[in-house]
Amino acid sequence: MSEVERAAERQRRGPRADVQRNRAALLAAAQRHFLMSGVGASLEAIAKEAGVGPATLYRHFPSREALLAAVLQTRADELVARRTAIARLDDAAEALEQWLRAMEDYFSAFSGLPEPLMAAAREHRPDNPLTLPCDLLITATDEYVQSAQRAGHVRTSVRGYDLFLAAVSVAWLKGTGAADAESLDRLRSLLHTGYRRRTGQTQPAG
Amino acid sequence: MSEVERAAERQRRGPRADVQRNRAALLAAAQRHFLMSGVGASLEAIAKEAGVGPATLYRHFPSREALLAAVLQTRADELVARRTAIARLDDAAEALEQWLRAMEDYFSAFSGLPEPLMAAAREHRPDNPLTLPCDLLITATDEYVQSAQRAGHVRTSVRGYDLFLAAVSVAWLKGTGAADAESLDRLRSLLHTGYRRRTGQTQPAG
DNA sequence: TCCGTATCGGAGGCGGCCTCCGTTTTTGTG
DNA sequence: CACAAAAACGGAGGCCGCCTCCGATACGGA
Repeated sequence: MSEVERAAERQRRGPRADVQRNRAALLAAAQRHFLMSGVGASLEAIAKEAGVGPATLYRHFPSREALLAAVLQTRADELVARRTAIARLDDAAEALEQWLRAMEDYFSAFSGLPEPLMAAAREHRPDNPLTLPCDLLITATDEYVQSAQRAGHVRTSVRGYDLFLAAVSVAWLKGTGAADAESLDRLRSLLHTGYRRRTGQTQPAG
Repeated sequence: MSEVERAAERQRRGPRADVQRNRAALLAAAQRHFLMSGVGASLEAIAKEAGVGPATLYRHFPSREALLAAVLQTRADELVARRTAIARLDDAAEALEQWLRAMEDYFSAFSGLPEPLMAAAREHRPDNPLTLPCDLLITATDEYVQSAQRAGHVRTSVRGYDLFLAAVSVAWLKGTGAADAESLDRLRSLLHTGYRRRTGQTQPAG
């Protein structure tokens, strides 16, 4: 069998059986631990729960960010579902608002998630596995913002990146647990009032 | 010399000379390291730079939060100075705005500072040394908010705690380094527009 | 100068991160 | 089915930071 044929064979069959098993076990264990203890969960504990040694975890996921990105990938389906629901909306302002909430929920998946996300957004280096999902979200936000701006619902000074940052910040705040649901709602309302383009009429004061 | 007299003597002279020396050295080293590496700086490195053993650091400051609170205490003077400057202002809205900026700068003193602050605000237990400064800031914010509300400049649905949380969030965002100065300004502007009570006239759109 | 006492600081246990390298599992072949 | 090459595994171990004993030390009063 030639080199080429062997490569094709491997592609068809996929990775070795134990590799698939271990990867799945690691992802499941990681999700559980991230949910329980936040993104700072002990990697050794995750490996132990998955029934593998530490080295196997690091071979599959060279860094905490890589593992985090892989776990988040499994959660992206939910975000896609919400995007299709949003796509059915007529109102661009409503679409933007729902998208911001969807992102906020996504960022709140695990406590402490905003930190590594912002690190990825700052470094902006492709070797950080979180950079790609981060960029996708920023781009999507910008599209919603521009669409709402064309419809005259959002002030033109606002950038998509600004609202992305705002959503991450609110998610961070939620993750700290120091804000009750009402405070969070008021904060979102503050932001909403801020980015919305003002219409002529006066809203009820207070 | 009686027990009582000896106690009075100690109060007059203050703590032992080495205690004072070590405490000062620890605070100086801690400030340097917190500035360089954020609030997660290695406590052992701080102790080493201060020329003391780890045990001495822990005797003086039983927890990272205690050390942090002590270092912040030395920074509180700056905040007090800004409060007196603010007190000279006539406009309650301007006073609130400047106060929010003063808090944001205070929270930005060290990278990662918002985290333990919010932990203190959440737990709200007096054994956390950060609870007291946190509560003072919240109370002060509420006073500024109520004053601005009485003057009709701020929506009555807004709580001081909400704006405290907003200031911490912006400081957190600044600390991540993912937001440039312009984005931060736009975000502050969003929040400002949000909490400000609307007047009748329409502002320039965009 | 000496003593009692408060304070000091190094040694060491623990847990998490990460890597080397001998061992095992898988896969494809004869 | 047995075998061999290749791929993957996992435990041991080095490193570092956190935190705590406890013998050694420095301070302050007499």
